[in-house]
Amino acid sequence: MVSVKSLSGDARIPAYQRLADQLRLEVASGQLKPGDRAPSENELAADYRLSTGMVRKALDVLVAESLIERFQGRGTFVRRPRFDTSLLRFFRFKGPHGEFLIPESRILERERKAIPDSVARALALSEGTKGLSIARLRLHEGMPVVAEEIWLELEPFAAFAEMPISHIGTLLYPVYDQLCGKLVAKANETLTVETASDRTAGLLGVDRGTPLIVIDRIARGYDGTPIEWRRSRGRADQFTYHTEIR
Amino acid sequence: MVSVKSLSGDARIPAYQRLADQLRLEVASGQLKPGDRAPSENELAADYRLSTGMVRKALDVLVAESLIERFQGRGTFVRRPRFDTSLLRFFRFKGPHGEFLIPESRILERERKAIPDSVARALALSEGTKGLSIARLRLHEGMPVVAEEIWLELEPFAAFAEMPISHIGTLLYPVYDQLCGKLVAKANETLTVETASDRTAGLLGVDRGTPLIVIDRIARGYDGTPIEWRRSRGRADQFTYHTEIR
DNA sequence: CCGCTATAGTTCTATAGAGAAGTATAGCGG
DNA sequence: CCGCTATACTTCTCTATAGAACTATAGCGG
Repeated sequence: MVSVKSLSGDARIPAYQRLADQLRLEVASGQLKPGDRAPSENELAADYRLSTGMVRKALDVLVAESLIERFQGRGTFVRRPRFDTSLLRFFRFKGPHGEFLIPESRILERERKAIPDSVARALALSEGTKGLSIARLRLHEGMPVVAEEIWLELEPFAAFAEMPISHIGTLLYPVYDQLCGKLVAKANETLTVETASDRTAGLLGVDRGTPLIVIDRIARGYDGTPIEWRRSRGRADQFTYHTEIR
Repeated sequence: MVSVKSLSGDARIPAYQRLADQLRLEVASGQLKPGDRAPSENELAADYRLSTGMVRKALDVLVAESLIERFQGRGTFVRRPRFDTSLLRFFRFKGPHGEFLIPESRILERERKAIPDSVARALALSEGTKGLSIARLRLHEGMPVVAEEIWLELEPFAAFAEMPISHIGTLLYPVYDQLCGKLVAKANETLTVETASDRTAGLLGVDRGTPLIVIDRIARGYDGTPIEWRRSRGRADQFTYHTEIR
C-alpha cells in the first residue's frame, strides 16, 4: 500500500525539519506512543517523496532531542521517557553492592484542596482551581530520605483521587498514564537550598535548621502542558551533583 | 597544493569516525587552536579521499562535542571554550538592567606550598608535589559573594607565581594560556552543600553555620590532563539551578 | 523438539553529484 | 574615498544509489 503524504508548514523551511516537525506532532498527539516502532526510513522516504539521506537527517534531529532511539537491524522507536537524569538521582541510594535503588514510598496524606496560587501559576491554571495534594515520604532501608509534596489538578486526576492508597506503588507516572491518560514526557527541575522547618525536620529525622536540598519539578506532557507540580526535600549533606562543562 | 593524507586507526572503525579522531587530535596537539579556521569540507574531502557527505558527518560529531562550530558561508572554526554553563553561573549577579556581570575579584593570598593529598590526587600528581595556592574573593558591587581556593602545580606555573598580583585580572584562564602555555578546554564540576566555617563566614560576611554552596572544579586541557583545582563557596540562599529532563 | 540456515527487513556507511544560501573581498564607478 | 557589484568561497539542502552490518523469524534437517 502506497500512501503518499505531504509535509505541511512554510516551504522555506527545509524538508527534513518539516518531517521532524511532523513526527514530533505524531508523538505529541498520541498517534505514535512510547515503545512504538516508527515507519522505516525507506517507508518515510517513499511516503514523503524524500531521499533516505534527508529522512535520516530528520531522524537525527529527533534522536538529538531524545524523542526517538534507533537500533541497527531492528528499527526506530519512540523513546520511553526515563527520568534517570533527574536531579533527584544525586540523592544516591546505593544498595549493598553499590547498585542504584528506587526508594520505597509511603503516602502520608491525600487531600482535595484549592491549589495554592504559586503552584497554580506554575501549572498554568487559574487561581482557586480544585486540586489534589499528596504528601509522601520516601525511605531507604526504613530510613526517611526524601519528603515530597505533590499537586495535581483534581478534574483530570479524579480516578487517582479515588484509588485506594494501598494500591499506589512507588512510581506515580505509570499510574497517571494508565488511570488518567496523562503521559509525562519531560520535566523542568530547579534546585535550591533551605534550612529545615520543624515539620520537615520531623519527617526527615534531622534537627531544625539543617540544610536541605529542595528540588521543584514541573512534569509535562509531550506537548509541554504541565501535568504535575512536585517539591522534594532531602538532607543536603549526602547530596553531590556532577557535571561536565566545555 | 594537493596533499593526500590518510586516516590512521583500525580500518574496521568507520572512516568518518577516524576523521573526527584525527581532527580531535589536531586540536589537542595545538596544530589547530581555538579561533582557527579548519580546512573546508571540500579540502578535507580531497585530502582524505572521502565524499563530502562523510566529511560533514565527521564534523557533525565534533559539533555535537562542541569542539568546533560551523558558519554557513564563513567556514568551520575551533570553538573557544566558554564556561557559560558552569554551575557558578547560578550565583546570579545581575546588573541594574538584569544583564549578567562577571564579579570583580581580589586575590587575598598566593603561596608556594606542598599540594594537599586530596588535591594532588584530583590533579593526578604524586603526593607532596610543590604547588601554588591562591585564595581569592569575588565581589559584586563591593559585597563579597564567592570565596575561592585554587591549587596549581608550581612548576608549569612558575611564571604565574612571579607575576605581580596587581597585574592579575578577573579572568585567570587567559593568563594560564598566555603566560604558561596551559590552555583550559573543559572541566568537571561537582556541587555540594556545607555550613560556613568561621573563616569562610568571615570572608563572605555571613553567620557561622549558614548553608553554603560548594562547587569543586577540575579544569582540564583538550587532552583531558588536569590543570587547575578550584573550590568556590557562596551563600546558598541566592542559588538556584535550573535544568530540563526528558 | 532443538539447532542451524536462509531470508527479508532494518539501520548504517559510503559515494558522486547539483544547486541554494550565505559571507567576505576585490575591484569598479561615481 | 564611498558604495555597489561581481566573484569566489564557504556551508547547507537535497537527490539517487550501492552495499555492509545487524536483527528477527520462518522453515528445514536432524
